[in-house]
Amino acid sequence: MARTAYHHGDLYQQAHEQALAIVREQGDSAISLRALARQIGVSTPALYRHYADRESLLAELAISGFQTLRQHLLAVDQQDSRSALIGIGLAYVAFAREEPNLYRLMFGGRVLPRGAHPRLDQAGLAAFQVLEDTVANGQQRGYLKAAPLALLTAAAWSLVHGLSQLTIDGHLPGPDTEPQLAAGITALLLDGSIERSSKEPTP
Amino acid sequence: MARTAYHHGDLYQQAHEQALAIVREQGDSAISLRALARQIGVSTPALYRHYADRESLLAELAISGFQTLRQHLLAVDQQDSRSALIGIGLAYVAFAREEPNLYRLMFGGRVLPRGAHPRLDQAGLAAFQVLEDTVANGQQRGYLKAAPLALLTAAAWSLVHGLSQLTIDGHLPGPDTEPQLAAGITALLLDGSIERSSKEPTP
DNA sequence: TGTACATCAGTGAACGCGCGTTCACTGATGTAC
DNA sequence: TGTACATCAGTGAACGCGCGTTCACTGATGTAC
Repeated sequence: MARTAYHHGDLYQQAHEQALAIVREQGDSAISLRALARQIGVSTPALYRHYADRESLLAELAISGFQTLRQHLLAVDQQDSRSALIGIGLAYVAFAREEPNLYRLMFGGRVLPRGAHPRLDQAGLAAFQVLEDTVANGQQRGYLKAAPLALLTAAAWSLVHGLSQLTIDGHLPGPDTEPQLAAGITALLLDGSIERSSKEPTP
Repeated sequence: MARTAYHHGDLYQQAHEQALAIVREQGDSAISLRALARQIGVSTPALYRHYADRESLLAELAISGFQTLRQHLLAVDQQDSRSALIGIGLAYVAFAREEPNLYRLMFGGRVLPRGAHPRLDQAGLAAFQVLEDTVANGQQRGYLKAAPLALLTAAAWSLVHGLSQLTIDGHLPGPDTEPQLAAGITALLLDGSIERSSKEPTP
């Protein structure tokens, strides 16, 4: 409405939001600065006032994605170690299912390589940190094994990340069985997969 | 040498190999039919004699990737359940590390969506089948828990897939600690992560 | 063995497209005196 | 309060690019009689 051609002062925000919407719906490869500017109703070069280039824009989207993910993970109740760990797993996978295209951008690897965007790396670490803290907590309380923290954390992260990827790429059963699956799998990592009921395994 | 302009009969193979080399070095987004044809020394439309379109070419590459992965998994010694499972995990992650770009193409999700290329889906399933068989084996021998096969398999697959992704995207420590990491993580899934201090906890 | 003919695997040219980015610029805003 | 001026955030035009795909075609090969 009150949008003046010049200095509407909101272009950064607006570009961010529009771009996010496009990524959500069509994935990061659908982002084009020209189309984006067209959609907003501004000339293409105007975007360069706010973003160094296309990749920087994508990096910003990924950053906000990591921030959201982090918030979701922080919201998990930490009272009980076991349910905290399972809760983290569920929250993580739920995020991926809600935002598959954003998730792919965040962890795509090719599009936004590590090291190119320091703030992005940092945002990723901050989200990861929540998981690591939860694991460390579980160790301190004596719930988790005294294995190296890095090992336990890597295991937990690999599990939820792999499950997320497989889920959003449709490699796993139906979306219906999903929630139980995530909980069941996380529980497996905690309890182990081998039969420990008897002394000697049945042949 | 003996390559005649017309009917050199090898164009399918040659295109496949060249394209594979490009994907290996620069990732799937670097594949362009024009550039590919130029590199081979043939006109672009000639490629359309052998591949319906760009995506079909990529699908073929992914298919051969899955076949290779399957071979690697089949090569794992199945004598002992525990070491078979750990071996599968190691082989899987090793493949991803050797062929990061091909791996990304195979599991990218966006580029080659499930359902679009039946032979690709089939090749993926065939590779997955080896993992599932190994798990089923472990259950039959009484080594693994009697949990639903789908659950155990999904857990194992998620773990190795996640670890692979995180590794090739540089989210995990150094590449040096890698092999032990994969073995350690797989072992965690088998043995569990919680402290079973019931009798004698080791601090 | 020779020849007519169908088929196959290439070719060159063109269609139509959109892209990222840079340039020299202009209109709007904020600030110091 | 009014004005000169610096700064900021836009603009239009252009550079230079490569792409996927289709078309009507031609040269090479294989096959039946």
